[in-house]
Amino acid sequence: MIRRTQAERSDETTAALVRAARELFGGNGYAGTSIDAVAAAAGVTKGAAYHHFGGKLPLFRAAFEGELGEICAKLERVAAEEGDPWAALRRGARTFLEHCLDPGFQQIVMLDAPSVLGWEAVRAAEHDHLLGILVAGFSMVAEDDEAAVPARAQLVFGALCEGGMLLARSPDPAAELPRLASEADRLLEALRV
Amino acid sequence: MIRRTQAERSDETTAALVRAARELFGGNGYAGTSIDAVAAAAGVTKGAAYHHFGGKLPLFRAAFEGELGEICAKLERVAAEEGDPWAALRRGARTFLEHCLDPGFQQIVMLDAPSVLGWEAVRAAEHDHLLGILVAGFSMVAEDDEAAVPARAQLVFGALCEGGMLLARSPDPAAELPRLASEADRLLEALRV
DNA sequence: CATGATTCATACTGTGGGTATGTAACTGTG
DNA sequence: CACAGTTACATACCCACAGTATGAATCATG
Repeated sequence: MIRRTQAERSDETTAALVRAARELFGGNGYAGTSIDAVAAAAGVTKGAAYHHFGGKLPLFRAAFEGELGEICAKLERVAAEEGDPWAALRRGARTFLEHCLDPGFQQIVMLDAPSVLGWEAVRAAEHDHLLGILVAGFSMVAEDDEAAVPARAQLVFGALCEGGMLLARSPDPAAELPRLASEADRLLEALRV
Repeated sequence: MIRRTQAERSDETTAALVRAARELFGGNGYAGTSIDAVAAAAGVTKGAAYHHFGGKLPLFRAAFEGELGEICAKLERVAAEEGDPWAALRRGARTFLEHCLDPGFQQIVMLDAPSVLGWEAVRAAEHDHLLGILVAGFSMVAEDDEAAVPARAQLVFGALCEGGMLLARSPDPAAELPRLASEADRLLEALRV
C-alpha cells in the first residue's frame, strides 16, 4: 500500500471528481447527470463526493468554476498579446466567441449555470473573471460617462453570449465566426464614445 | 351534476393546469416544482396532467408558450401605437425591459427554458414571436446588407435579455430603466447603418 | 340505452438526491 | 511504536418525485 498524505488523497479525489463533473455535466447537462455517475467516473462512490462537496449543487459549482477559469486564462493570455486595450477588447470578443464552440462550456456555463446557480451567482462569478476584463477595457477607452460603463459592458456581454450560442448552432461555424466577430466589433465601436 | 361537453372539460382542465404551471414554475423554478404540486394547484391529480400533456417537460413547454404569448401580445400592442418602425423598435425594446421585471417571466423564459427545452427550441419559439418583430423592424430600416440583419437582431436580443436581468436585480428598477433603455437605444442606433 | 371513447383518480415502480453509519487510512503525541 | 483522534471514504438506507399501469367515472354515438 502506497503511503500518501491526507492532503494528497483529498486533492487527487477532488480533482478527479471535478474532472468527471465537467465531463458529465458538460455532456449530459445538470439534470441528466447523477452524482453516482460522476463519482463512478472519478473512480469513487457518492460518499466521497458528498464528503468533499456536500451536494450536487456545490459539485456543479466547482465544475462551473473550472470552466470559467479556463476561458478566463485564455482571455488573459490573448489580451496580453495585444498592444492597446482596444485591440485587446476586439481580440477578447473573438476569442470568447470561439470558445463557445466547446460543448461543455456551452452546456455548463451558458445553459445550466443560470438556472442551477441563479443568475446573480453566475453574474458575480463572471464579473470577477470575464466581465472585469470588459469593464477594464471599456474604462480605458470610455471618453464620457464613466458610470455607464458597467451596464454597457453587461449588454455587450449578453450580445456576445447570444452570438456564441448562434455560432455553435451554425452549420458552418468557421464561416460564421468572422461575420459574427465583425458584428461584435461594430457593437464595441458603437459604444466607444 | 352539471352536464359539460368533453371539449369543455378538457379545456378547463388544461387551462387550469397551465395557469398553475406558470404560477409554480415561475415561482419555484422547474426543478423546484413537482407535477403533483401543479396538479394540486389546478384542482386535479397527476393523472390529468399526464393525460393532457404527457410529462413534466411538455407541461413546462405550455407554461413557456403562455409566457411568450403574453409578452408578444404586449409588444404588438405597443408597436401598433407607434408610427414609424424605428420608433416601434425603440418602444419595443423598452417594453421588453419592463416586462423582465415579472418574476415568472424571468424564471420560466430567461432562466429555465434554455436549460430545460434546449437553446434551439427556445430560439425557434422566440424567433416566431419576439425576434420576428425585431427582424422586421431592422429590415425596414436596414440600409445596407440585408443578410446581416438576423444575426444583428439576435445580438441585440441577447443584449436586451441581459439588460432585463440586470434591471430585475437592480435595487431601484424604476431609476435603472431609463438608463438601460438609453443604452439599448444607443445599441439600436449603432446597428442602424 | 348500450357500446365505445375520453377524462381523470389511484396505486404502483424506479431512479436518484440526500443522510446515517460503519470502516479503513492517515496524523499527532507519549 | 502504540494508541487515541481525525480525516476520507464506502455501504446501506430513506424519501421525494417522475413516470406507468389500471380502473372508474363521464361523455359521445348508433
